[in-house]
Amino acid sequence: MDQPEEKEIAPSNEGFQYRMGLNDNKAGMEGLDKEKINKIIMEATKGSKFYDNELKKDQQVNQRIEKMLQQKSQLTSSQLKMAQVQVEKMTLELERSRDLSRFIVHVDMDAFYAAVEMRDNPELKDKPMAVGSMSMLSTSNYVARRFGVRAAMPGFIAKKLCPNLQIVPANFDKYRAIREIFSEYDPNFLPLSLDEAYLDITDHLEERLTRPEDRRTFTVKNGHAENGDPPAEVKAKCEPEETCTSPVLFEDSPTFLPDQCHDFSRQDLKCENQERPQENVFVFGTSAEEAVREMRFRIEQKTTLTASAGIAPNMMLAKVCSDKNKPNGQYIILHERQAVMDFIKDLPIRKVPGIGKVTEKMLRALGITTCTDLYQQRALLSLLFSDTSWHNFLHISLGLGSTRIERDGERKSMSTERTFSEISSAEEQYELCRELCKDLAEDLSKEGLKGRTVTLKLKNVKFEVKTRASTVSYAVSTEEEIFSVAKDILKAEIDVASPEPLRLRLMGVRISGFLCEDDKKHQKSITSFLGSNKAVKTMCSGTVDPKATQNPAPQRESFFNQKRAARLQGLEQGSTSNAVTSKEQNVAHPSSEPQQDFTEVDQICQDPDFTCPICMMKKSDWNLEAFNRHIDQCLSKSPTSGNGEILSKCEDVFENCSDKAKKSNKGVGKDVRIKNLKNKMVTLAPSDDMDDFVIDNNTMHTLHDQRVKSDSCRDKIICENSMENPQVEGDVGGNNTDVSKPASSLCSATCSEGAVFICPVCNIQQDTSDLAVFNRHVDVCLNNGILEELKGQNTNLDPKHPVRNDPQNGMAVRGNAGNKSNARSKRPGAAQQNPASKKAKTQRSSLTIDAFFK
DNA sequence: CGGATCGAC
DNA sequence: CTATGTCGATCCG
Repeated sequence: MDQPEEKEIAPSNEGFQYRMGLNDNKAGMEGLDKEKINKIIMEATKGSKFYDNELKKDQQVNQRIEKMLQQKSQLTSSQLKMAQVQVEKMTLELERSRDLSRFIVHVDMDAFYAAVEMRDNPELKDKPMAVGSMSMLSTSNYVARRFGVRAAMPGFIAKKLCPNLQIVPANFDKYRAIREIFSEYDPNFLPLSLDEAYLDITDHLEERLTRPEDRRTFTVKNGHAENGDPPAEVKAKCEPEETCTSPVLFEDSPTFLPDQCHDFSRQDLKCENQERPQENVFVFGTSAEEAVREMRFRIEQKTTLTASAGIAPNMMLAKVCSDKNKPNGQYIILHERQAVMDFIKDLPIRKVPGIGKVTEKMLRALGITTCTDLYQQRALLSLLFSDTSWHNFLHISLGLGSTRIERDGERKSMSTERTFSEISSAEEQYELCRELCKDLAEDLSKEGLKGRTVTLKLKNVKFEVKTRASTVSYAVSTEEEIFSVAKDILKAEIDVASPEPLRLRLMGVRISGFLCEDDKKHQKSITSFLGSNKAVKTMCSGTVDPKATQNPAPQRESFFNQKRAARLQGLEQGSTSNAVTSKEQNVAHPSSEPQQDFTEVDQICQDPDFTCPICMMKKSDWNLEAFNRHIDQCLSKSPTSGNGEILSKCEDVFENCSDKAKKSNKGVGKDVRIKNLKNKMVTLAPSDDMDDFVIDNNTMHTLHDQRVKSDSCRDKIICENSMENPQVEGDVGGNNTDVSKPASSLCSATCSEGAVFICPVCNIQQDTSDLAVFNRHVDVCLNNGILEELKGQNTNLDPKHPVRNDPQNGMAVRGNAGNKSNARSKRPGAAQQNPASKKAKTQRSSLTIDAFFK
């Protein structure tokens, strides 16, 4: 591509996060026109490191495009023809499965943060203002937007565009409260962020038809709507609040000023049916539009803030619609195919959620800008893009999207990152890293997650981003554990760069590779098995394993792993696997095996909890055996004992679970785009969980596993000899002798202080501070054979990791490191979620292992 | 699996 | 005076 230096006044300032899109400045209004805005931005930007990096990224995109075009030029007409056939077939199928029956609403508060701040500080009301800092703005009000001031723009540039701009800091806690509002309108609403949500009002509409007029009537009084006779359930929830005289939104909000109230006779709020403005009484009809109007009206009454909404048969369309008449408007796509098609026809693809800057540019290179183009070029696209991508395109071009609102499945990763002014001392960097790990550990604990892959993200002062990951053999979750992995990665990077220091402007830590359901149950039963978790902290944390620091190979290898591997292979395990180090080693050391041991270690980490996950019953006098038996009963539909009531309750719940699981499966397999709508909400502030305590499929699988467990575990082993004689012997690995110094004193201090050595097997605190001695003790405990049986079981039971649900993978492990596995799309069908497939999986797994050790 | 990239807010 | 964020998911090798 021609990438001449004439970045001259970047006519289209692509490459920047803030786009000019919406600033069509009306004549007569204060503000700037596009050209001026662009010019100012360029002046402020040009020559900065940031800009250089943007240019670089832009060029990379251009290269991708070039590559794609070249690929395109090599396509034969027969290829295209075949593609056309295939694509048409799929089009037909999709068309057949089109579902127009739902009423999906996307609600989006207008300039939310800014609106809140303006409401709470009237002085800001008519001035250009933005929420954020000199470094970055979260959003701006509509006055400021006329100057080109937009979200994701640094404040100092915004100031150049609009010298009078008031920048106020964000109060995320305040904004958070708004969520309660949404919940009043749909108990199952799906929040997307603090100010956005999806609702499925289909059921509501049905009920609404039978609703008498007075229950759709709202009066304005003192700035608040009052419903003459709200429906019982609504009443219960909102009545108390609606009757109070100050905004319910923020307990801490300043006094409410009546004059801040919006004018209710404003354009959009006119009700089609009966409107009696003179009395400030509004009667809303029974249609979807009226229902949504009512909802927005009530939101405004309650918060003094306006919202926009889109109504459509699916989530994708609803989202696009909500933007259409923003601010303070709504738009509906009728539930007819033709209406959808008309809407889609000229829709610029960039408006579609999931199509971002890059995709837009790539498609534009193919002459595609609207959904119609997308449709016409679908055969070509199927040849140039990945399956998931072009499937997505096809959906879009047909106006299809998710028709059910569901929280998506378990999250796949969790991370935290921070930007700061340059930090180049290694010491500070380690400190920072630790802090991040701490934050992350806190977040993880809120969701009770543990993961096996830790990723460190670094951005240097040139804005170059680098990520480095390391996968360890067992799941980690505590600050110590995460840090012990992260610091090694960091050290490696520092070492590589030395003698130059890393000049960082951002650091982040991410954890992924969460235990899947299978693992978790696994975990649980063992937890119960061992009956104690005290040792965990010690065992799992890097504390015990400082050797990992710099000897690349054995990083997280523990004696558990080594022992186990040795046992299975009948020979001592010399080398170990470590992703950071060498891929070859991974090949030579398939992880199928060792991981299980670590899984066990993990399990130790969990609290034994004898609360039945099905009926939630808990008995203090349960031992594991009784507990397992109970679970068995709860799960099996043929109650063999005791409490009939409980059992039937269990069954009910279980039914729900399977249903949920089915749905979820469908969602994943069918519509990738659901993923994009992932519920992320909480970004900055912690807490604010809105767990509505449903049993998700996650839980369900846990249940299944537990049952399997209890089937196959020997209960007696479980409880016996948990207090066995520790003897010292065995070797804990020469590795330990090589305890390298942590990269910084800071690190060293944290790593070695205050470890308490409690044996996870016998649960006795060891009177030693010598790691090697302690390790030997544990080894002995293990060798007592206590775990031997269990391990045997686990080997068979554990269906997971390296083989996942891919039968061929077992082979791949042997011959072929690459493990291509076409991992691309999950498209898994139901396989891994279906309990029935468990057996098959299991067998595959052990076969693979057997094969490997041949 | 690891790394880079994308998209959303 | 400086000064361009944070998160999760997915793609690609």
